[in-house]
Amino acid sequence: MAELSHFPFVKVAIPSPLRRCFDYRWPAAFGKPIPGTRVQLFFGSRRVVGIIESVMQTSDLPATKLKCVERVLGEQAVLVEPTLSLARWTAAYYHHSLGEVFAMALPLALRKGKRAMPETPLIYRLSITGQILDANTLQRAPVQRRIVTALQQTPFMTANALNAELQNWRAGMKRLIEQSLVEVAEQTLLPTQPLAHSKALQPAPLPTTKQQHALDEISANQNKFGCYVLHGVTGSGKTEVYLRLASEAIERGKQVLILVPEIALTPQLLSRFQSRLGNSLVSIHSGLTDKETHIAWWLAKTGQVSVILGTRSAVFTPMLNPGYIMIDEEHDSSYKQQDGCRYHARDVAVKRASLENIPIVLGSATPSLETMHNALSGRYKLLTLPQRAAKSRLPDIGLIDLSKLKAHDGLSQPLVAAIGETLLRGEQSLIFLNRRGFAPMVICFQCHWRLRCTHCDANMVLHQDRNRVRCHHCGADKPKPNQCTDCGNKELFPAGAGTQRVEQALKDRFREANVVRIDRDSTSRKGELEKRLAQAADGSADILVGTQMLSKGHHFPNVTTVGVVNVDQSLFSVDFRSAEQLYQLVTQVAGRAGRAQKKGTVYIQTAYPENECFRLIRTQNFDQFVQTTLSERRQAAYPPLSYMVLLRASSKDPDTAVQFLRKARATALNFKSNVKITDAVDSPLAKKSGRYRAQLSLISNSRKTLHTTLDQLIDELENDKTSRKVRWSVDVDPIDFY
DNA sequence: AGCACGCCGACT
DNA sequence: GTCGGCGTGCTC
Repeated sequence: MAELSHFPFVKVAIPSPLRRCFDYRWPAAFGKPIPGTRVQLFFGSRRVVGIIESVMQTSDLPATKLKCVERVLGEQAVLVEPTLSLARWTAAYYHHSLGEVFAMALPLALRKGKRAMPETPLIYRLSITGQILDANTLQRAPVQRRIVTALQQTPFMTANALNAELQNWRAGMKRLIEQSLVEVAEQTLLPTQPLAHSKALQPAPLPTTKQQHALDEISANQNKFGCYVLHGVTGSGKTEVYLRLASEAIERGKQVLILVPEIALTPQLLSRFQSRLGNSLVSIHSGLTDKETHIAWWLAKTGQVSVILGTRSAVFTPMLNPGYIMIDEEHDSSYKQQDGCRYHARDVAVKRASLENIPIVLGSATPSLETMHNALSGRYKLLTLPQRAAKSRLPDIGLIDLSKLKAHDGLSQPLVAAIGETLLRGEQSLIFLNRRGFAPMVICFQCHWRLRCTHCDANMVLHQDRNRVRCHHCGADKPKPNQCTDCGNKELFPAGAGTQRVEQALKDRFREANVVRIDRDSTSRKGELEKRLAQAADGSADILVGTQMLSKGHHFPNVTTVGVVNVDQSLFSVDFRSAEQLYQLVTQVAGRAGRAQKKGTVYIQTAYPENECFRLIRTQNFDQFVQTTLSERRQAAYPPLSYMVLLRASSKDPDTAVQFLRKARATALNFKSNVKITDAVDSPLAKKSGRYRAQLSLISNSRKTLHTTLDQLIDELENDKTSRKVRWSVDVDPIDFY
């Protein structure tokens, strides 16, 4: 039997939302097909790059119906185990198209068919003979002399660099190359610097006993899968554990993948890791150019770089010699992708660690209840770091009762007084409120009409500085109207307070103080965030006002007073996780205060001070919070004590989406599986960007049952004719209900 | 999702 | 008479 006829067919994953692969004929002349290899082929009328998923002896379709693979791209598979299996698992678990997940795991350049090794500019450098050459001997060849002189100053130069210094250098360069005085090479992709040879490495501080215990526990199990929850408040030294684990792995010739929340991957973080771990480090995030992503991917895949520091999408970056995976702030919601394949990078990372057979560390001051549940049930190993120094104590958390006291411009009198006292002590205050703009509503004095967005079920937010109103959901933006559209009254007043209003009020109240606002609006200009954070850190900012951006990661040692201004809507949210999120938020914000020798105070303004939620927050007893909340979740059969999938749909007209989901529900109920399916209802923010949104959830005690039911349901929905008029998506383990 | 094919309105 | 609107069917 002829060897070559052994693989006549391949299943190909196509970059399309279709949740299935397509069979193609495999020309015998192409040799043996390998899964994970890119192929060029015609799909319908267009030419696409697909990935071989599997190899088959037969196809369910008649061979005459099958097209041929046109071309194989590259000799080697670009997706290799275990990343290949990881992508397959991700597509199956999140019920997403395999082709799109494969695409997610590859740099754009590769999806477009470029070769796997990134092209880098050629460099020119002096050869051994060139290095000992006396430039004066080239007296009669001035161009060559200038080239040699330039190269004696810089070890190597690209064509671009030479262009900047010299004109018409190419002919002279050609002569030098012919004489073997200069050699041409492809640029080393990165100035890789092995740890031992790095000069400017910061000395590591001595680990505490608890840190050492965590390190010992993990590194003793370095060659097998294990999930370690590193629980420690801000300042307990989680980063030190990551750094030590990383350098231990590097010394063994291994690579580490460290994921951080989107907002935390700053140049400062990068240089902190570099100064301890050396330059053999790449960062991978959405801000990179396609080319930079490609280079970073290649360096990681070929083992040329030791540390991969990245955000969500970096979880798929292949490693030649994986040592550890670490997820910082594992509870952070930016790990969950909110469009396309709605994967959770933490969960994908845990799966990856098991496929790679290496340890994974999940670090947080407030681990998610999912993670705590796994830790308490023994699936994960819990490692707790206590507060580092006895001097820096947990801040006091007090409530300001807004049902008794009025707030002006978002601030109550006791909070203003506390800020004033803090100023007198020469210390900093931080006011946190999760609402940008000046005022969230513009209201007519006479008829109580309020300015609404025409595309969304939302009020327009006043941005006083530009005298415009904006919708924070769809981005609509227009000048502030000067009269009411309903009754024509000219008295429109801004109601409620956003960061800009609080900033303004504080500036008016404390004229001598430097008030610095940190939110998306004030930091959108390049360098502005860094500038403002620097003012916060060096103490030149007296009062900081800001959103989420302020709550994460940054160190403000002189902050002793923190105000949390606007939390009441999360007490009555439809989202069953809102109490958990509030707990996490207050703990994060409290972590900003009283870091050094000074004890801090956190004030929470609320009209509902008796709410049970605050009792747990004020004691800052995380274990108790977890116990209480888990038992609530158990009673309500909510995650993590059940498994949930959200089915979303949207349409241009108000009814189609919800009708589509009602039909989906009826279909799924027919399966008679043991899955609870809620009614299809309008989403909390039903109209957004001109589309009407609806959702329903499927809940089960058995993950397997849930996924089987979902597979069947998706099958039906894909063949549904009405699905053309709706956009629908599946969200496995949803964390966002809006 | 793309992209073709197909059948009905207002324009060079 | 055609350019183009988006309904619907398919993609190995």
